[in-house]
Amino acid sequence: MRIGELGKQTGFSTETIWYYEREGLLEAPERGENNYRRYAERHVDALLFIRSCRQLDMALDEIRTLLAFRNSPGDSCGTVNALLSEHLSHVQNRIRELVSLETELKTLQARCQQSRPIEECGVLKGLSGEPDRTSIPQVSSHVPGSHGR
Amino acid sequence: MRIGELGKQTGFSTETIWYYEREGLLEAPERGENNYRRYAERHVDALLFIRSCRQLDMALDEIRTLLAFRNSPGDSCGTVNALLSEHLSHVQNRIRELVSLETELKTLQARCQQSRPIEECGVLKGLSGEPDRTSIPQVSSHVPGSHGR
DNA sequence: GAAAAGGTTATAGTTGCTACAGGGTCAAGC
DNA sequence: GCTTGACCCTGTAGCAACTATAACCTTTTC
Repeated sequence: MRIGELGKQTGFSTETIWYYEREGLLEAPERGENNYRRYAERHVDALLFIRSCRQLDMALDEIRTLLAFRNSPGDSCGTVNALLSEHLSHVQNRIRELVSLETELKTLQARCQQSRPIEECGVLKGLSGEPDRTSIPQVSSHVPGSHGR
Repeated sequence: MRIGELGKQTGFSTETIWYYEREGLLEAPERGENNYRRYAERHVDALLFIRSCRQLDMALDEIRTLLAFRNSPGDSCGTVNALLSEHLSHVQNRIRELVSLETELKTLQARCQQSRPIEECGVLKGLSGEPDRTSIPQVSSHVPGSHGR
């Protein structure tokens, strides 16, 4: 099948499929005489696997590792489990951080009396470091913020 | 004061301060005759404000908006409050998504019996779409994943 | 006077794509 | 036969928020 069809079956755009091939996540398929890529069923399988992983928010690096394990039968699966555990703890850390942020934001919000002149805005004062503010947590280094996707 | 000292007082690297200046978040200071930047107290204030905002995980764009409000006295602060509310709901959405991910990951993990050959790994099977798997949630478009900072 | 510490600019890398530009191929309709 | 449109190809640039590097200049310290 051609790349458009593969995209339809797996829910990826053609651009993303090209990208995964460049990144070594998806095996490069053979080409027709027109230089078009011709994909087989194993490519569908691989992409569906990748999709499951991405939906679990795994990094492409982690997925690369898992794909390698999938292709090396005979190995034991302890490492797979370890990777999963580590990923889970990333997610749990990020949840803790965000919940803490949520509290901070609510506290800050409580300081704003709608429609006062800007000079008296409790929110801006809070952000400028004036009291009435408890400690602000450090956002840790591994897990990203609330924007960007 | 020079850039290194400003960095120490505010907790930013010199590179980040240069970056904020390029991005228009921090006013460009005057230069000494050696072309070194010379910062005043208002630069410290601005950076501490930015730091509070970043610790609350606000995007630079949001911070730019807040800085503009800070410099336009006379305005009312309803917009500031709206910005904060929207940011809070981003954070809350992301928390919901991550909690849902956490559940999925735990389910998947429960399928792995340590140290079986890779062919029988429940985790890899789960990711390949074999049953014993409940629906996987779509990670929404606004809030980033568990990696990257 | 030499070395270390700090400053300057410009540019490239990070992640996971997305969006071009500028071309080639193919099937259908006139 | 010719055009239109859908699809494919490669290569490159952009996003966010930095971080890192190169290559050079100034200041401080020994």
